[in-house]
Amino acid sequence: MHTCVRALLKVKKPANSNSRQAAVTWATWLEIISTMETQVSNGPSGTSLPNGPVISTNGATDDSKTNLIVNYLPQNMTQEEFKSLFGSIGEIESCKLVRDKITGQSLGYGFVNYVDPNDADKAINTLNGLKLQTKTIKVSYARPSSASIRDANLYVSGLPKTMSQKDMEQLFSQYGRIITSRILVDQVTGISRGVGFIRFDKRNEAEEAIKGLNGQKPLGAAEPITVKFANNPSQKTGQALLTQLYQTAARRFTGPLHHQTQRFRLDNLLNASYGVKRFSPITIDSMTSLAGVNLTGPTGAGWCIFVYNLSPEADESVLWQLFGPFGAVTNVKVIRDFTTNKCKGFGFVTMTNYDEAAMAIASLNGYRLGDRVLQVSFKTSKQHKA
DNA sequence: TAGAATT
Repeated sequence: MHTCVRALLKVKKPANSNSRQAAVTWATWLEIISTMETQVSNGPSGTSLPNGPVISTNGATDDSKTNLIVNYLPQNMTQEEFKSLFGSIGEIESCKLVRDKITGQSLGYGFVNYVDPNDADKAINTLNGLKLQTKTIKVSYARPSSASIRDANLYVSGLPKTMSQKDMEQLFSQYGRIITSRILVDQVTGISRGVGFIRFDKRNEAEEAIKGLNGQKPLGAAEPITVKFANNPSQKTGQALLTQLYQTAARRFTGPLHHQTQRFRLDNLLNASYGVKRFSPITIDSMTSLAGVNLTGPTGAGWCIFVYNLSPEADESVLWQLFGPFGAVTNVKVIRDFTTNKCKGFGFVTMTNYDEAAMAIASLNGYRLGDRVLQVSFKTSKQHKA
């Protein structure tokens, strides 16, 4: 774990000397890292709360001074590392690394709610601008959650290459409060790629900006710009989800795709569930170790698949979305505790066709769903040790 | 013509 934390914390002084971050000394960083490693090796800190949550006069919890949103987190940062980093500042009331509901992958942001507003302020001053691997994290107060601030992100294309981020903000600021803006640049030359993002505070502000600016030429520009709502990266299409699952599966089974034989195996993975039958029994057998296993299927309904290590929050929709892309699914079931109604950690999926079921198993067995590794196999006639 | 910003 220490190695993990060290790996994440390739701490560098932010390049931007205007950042408040620049005032923090190396001694402070080393203290933070030291604290983190102590906490990690000691496990989670205590849960006693000397101060209760701040309660406003109308009875609602007011966390506007304690609750932070953290953006631009490294993709591979875990909840544990996230908590360690922010726990090094002060006592945390709650924190959450936000993950994709289906794939379990980090969405690159999270929330930290401190017990003490002073610690929230300290976290902003200390950790905003911290470089973790290739990312520079942003730490700021979370706005109160509401529907009006969702889906307020715009994708802008056709921008003049000479237009700066500041220019773009100036153009859009007439429609509302801008939360973030970004112009994408060529990684080698650093020249604008003519596309960017603008996130407004409110969705209706974003709508007005589309009405006012889509198809318009900025002052002095030769071409009109396109302004539309950005795709939501957490709402992946079935195809994108599949690609991600296959990439994970292919990496597990073949490692980096350097060899022709491995490329061929990936082709098999990709083609099979789109109905292009270039099915290789050897590939499947090597991945699922079916030899000698006593299967229950096919029953009248199809092939029954056992899925183990689901989270207590798992529901049927997760199973549909995990297995659906591989072919015909006729039934899914999450096994729940009778009293709590939480998932007991496993479920079943029935698929009509053997090859599609085998492909789903080959791809999803060992698949990491959040911080859990799924075990997926054909259901056997023997009672599973669970 | 594509970022991981509302639990």
